[in-house]
Amino acid sequence: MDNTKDFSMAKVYSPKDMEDRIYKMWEESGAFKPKIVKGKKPFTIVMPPPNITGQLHVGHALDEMPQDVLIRYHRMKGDPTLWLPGTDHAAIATEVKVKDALSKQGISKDDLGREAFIDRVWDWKKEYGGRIVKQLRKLGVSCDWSRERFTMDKGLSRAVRETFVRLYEKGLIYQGWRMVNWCPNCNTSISDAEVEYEEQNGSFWHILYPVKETGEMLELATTRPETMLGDTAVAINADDERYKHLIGCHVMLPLINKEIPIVCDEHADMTKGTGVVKITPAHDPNDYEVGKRHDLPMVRVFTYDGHMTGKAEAEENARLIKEGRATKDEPVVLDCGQYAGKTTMEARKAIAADLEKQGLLKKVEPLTHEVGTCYRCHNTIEPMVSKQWFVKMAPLAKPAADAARNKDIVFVPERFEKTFLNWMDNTRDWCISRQLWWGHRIPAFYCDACGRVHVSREDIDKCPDCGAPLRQDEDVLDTWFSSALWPFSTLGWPEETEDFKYFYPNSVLSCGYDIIFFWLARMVFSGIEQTGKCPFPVALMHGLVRDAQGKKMSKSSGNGIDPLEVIDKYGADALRFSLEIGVAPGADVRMSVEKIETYRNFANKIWNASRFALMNMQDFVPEGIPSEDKLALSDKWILTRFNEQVRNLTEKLESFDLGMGAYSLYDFIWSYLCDWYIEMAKHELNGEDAQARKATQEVLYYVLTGSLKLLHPYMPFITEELYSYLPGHEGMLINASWPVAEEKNEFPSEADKMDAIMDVIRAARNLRAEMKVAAYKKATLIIRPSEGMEDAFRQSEGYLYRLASASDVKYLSKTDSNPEASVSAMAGGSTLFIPMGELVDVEKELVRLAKELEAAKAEIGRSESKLNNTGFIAKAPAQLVDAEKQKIEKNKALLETINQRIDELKALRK
RNA sequence: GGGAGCAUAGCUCAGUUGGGAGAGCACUUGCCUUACAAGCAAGGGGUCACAGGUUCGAGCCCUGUUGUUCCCACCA
Repeated sequence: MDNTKDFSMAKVYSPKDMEDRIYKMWEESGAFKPKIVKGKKPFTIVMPPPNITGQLHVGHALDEMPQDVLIRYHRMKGDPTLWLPGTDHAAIATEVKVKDALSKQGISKDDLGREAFIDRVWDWKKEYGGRIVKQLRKLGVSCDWSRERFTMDKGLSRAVRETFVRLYEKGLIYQGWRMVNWCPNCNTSISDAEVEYEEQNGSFWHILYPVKETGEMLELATTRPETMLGDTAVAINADDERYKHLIGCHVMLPLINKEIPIVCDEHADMTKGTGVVKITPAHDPNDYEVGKRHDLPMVRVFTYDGHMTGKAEAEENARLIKEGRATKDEPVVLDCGQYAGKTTMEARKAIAADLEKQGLLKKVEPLTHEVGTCYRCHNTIEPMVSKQWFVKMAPLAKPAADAARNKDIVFVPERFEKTFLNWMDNTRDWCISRQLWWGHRIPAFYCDACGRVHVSREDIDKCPDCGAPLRQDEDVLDTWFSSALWPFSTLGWPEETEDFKYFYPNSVLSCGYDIIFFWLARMVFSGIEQTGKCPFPVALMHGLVRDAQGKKMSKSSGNGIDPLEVIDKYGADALRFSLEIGVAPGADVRMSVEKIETYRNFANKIWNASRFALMNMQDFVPEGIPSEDKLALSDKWILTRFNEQVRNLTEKLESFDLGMGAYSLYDFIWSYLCDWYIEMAKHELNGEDAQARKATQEVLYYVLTGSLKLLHPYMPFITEELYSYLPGHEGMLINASWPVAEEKNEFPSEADKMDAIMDVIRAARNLRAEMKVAAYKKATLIIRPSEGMEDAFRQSEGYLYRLASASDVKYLSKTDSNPEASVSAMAGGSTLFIPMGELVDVEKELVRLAKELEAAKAEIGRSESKLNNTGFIAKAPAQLVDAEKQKIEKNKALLETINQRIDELKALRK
């Protein structure tokens, strides 16, 4: 029968032709929209929103994978399933991007003014903001695009404002002059979480400050001499014998010859440097604390854009003080005179040079130290005292930490709970104001007439107290303030919408461990505070993508793999599978083209297995698996093993062990289904027995279809495509159901018999290979079946002919032997002889058997020593003890067989 | 300084409550066997970092050591 007639399916799988078409079909068919069933528990994930400035990189792919696998699995299971996508406005990142684009046209932010600039950003967003979501589709993400959200949507902005006002009213948001991390390049404050420390080479400058009262020179060391003009004290430790006599004295600050006190403070560490510390309360976090303890004045010497302050800034500051508009918390601004207008780096050099001229620079030591940098632009952070808005963390962190301790939120893997708690238990107040224009503007309104501040849900322009005009705070909120609300703001909160009531709390939150502090932690405390519920019960963490050398992938180091290129060349399925298979939860993933190639090959394997099945199904109409008596041994075997696979994978998905799930599925499809079952099925499919052929077609159809379904969450495109080729699926999508292990397909004892026969086939192949029998040469197989196996062998002769190159199969009874020139092997209790005529080298065969004999003896020895161990007998589970006893029996029988065989060969030699 | 991870085959990594060490790639040998050479078959290769301990039994649990990576804090 020529099954290939009129059948066309490419010999090689080529994803490029089908992925976009399939994705479009999914989207148009509404496959990704949840089918809401009241009373049925939904499965919900909100997608970590990529920045609108984003370009798809392989990190996104890793981020989406676990989510899509879980979402597709639950959808197939029949849960009302929602995966909600969206994007983040990314305040700093976007503003910087648009600013740069404008500056290429010679336009500055200030030229445009606030409103025009924001319009430009919206224009930019319209043009480029959709790029990332288009690219995400290439990965095959099955999210509900009809519910796509953006952090600056009307609804989400309202949620942000509502949250701000509520927190303010509860006293959990406050405004004040505090030490913050300032990025002079982005010209804004940033939060503690946004500072990255980098090791840099610097210098340790030893400077001499003259003591006014004694005339001696006090030596101190600093890494930032440019801050010295802002010094308002010098600190020593009260217990430091070297300086005890200076308590109560003063030093004259060099260069500006200003008298400042010597104070005693624990911050001065006797073991570090010279034990003397200069105190610059306006520009150093520690000094700020010292300043507060000793009520020292604060002197600011840097502008917000990283230059030394001058006359203009000092005068403006003096005016504010005079008008009573500056508070006590506010630093005084110094006119740095000859240094004014210099950048901090220029000032450092100039100040050092001037000190040296005056003989006050004692020495300069090289030093490497950790310097705080901006996570966006990597410029050095200048600590500055400035007026900002803060979220009071302690009252919010406590319930969030409790949620983790009570397991209201569970981390996968567990260890990240510690990371989370470590942060929650030690967090400092969150600086949420940013000196930017792009973002959610802080809803605080100032009345210059009466001096009051009004925080309001609605925009207001007249002071409710005195009727004078109001001006709104110029700053916007940290972009993470809005993303912290993502699990519920996207569902319509603060409205009690149907979506919010149904899909909140979410089921799982999945993100990289690198944003636990930025995002996950803030969602947890925001969710608890605003909705009274933990936003999700499970936090599934994944790692980072690294290159083949283990380095973090990034554009700047040029080791990045472009997912779009990879998808174009190997297909999204191969990329997806390579990011998931064998990866333990939370572990980093190494990525290489070779790895992707491997899983492209896997896709090709499935493609061809399906092609083979279809070639043999030209005349096939599925009617269900026939009764047991019509099934071949191999059919029963694969059905049984398939059931095991269904149970195994389902369990792995339920426990979020996606990597192991993929691993076992890969093995099942490649080894069990392709290498064994399909090879064996060829016997029935090509045979004369129409009934057997039909039965095998049914089984192959069933198992292949089921395998495609199991694989679908990981490799959605190819499985959808192949599913549609298989008969009976016209107009259907593969996601209609998830396979279940059916008890009627379970044949454990037959499956074991099949395994025993497979052992014999392997043994036959092995003997032939060892004896270097040419592949084309067939040989008689003589089998001495173990107890109860003869029928199984007789039923399976077809497999022996096909898979073990048998020309004939003969049987021996239990007591018979085969003394002719043959090689033998013992497999699964049965013995196999292959007569090889003159080909057999009896001496060589004796050597080989001697080795097997030794192995069997060693096995017996092992088991015996275990059984001789009284502890083992007494304490090990009975079934293990029994198993050892059985092993001894088996190996003793084997030993006997081998000895017998050796004797026969020796007799033959004579 | 505090915390966490990792150390298993040449390479990259799995190893699910402790009960005979696995995969992919690479390597060796033989095969274009009518689905697939992006393939098939057979094979070689590991003192599970080291030292103790618990246990009848440890890659797995405990303690310590070494190496390595990361996070947090500090560094005047």
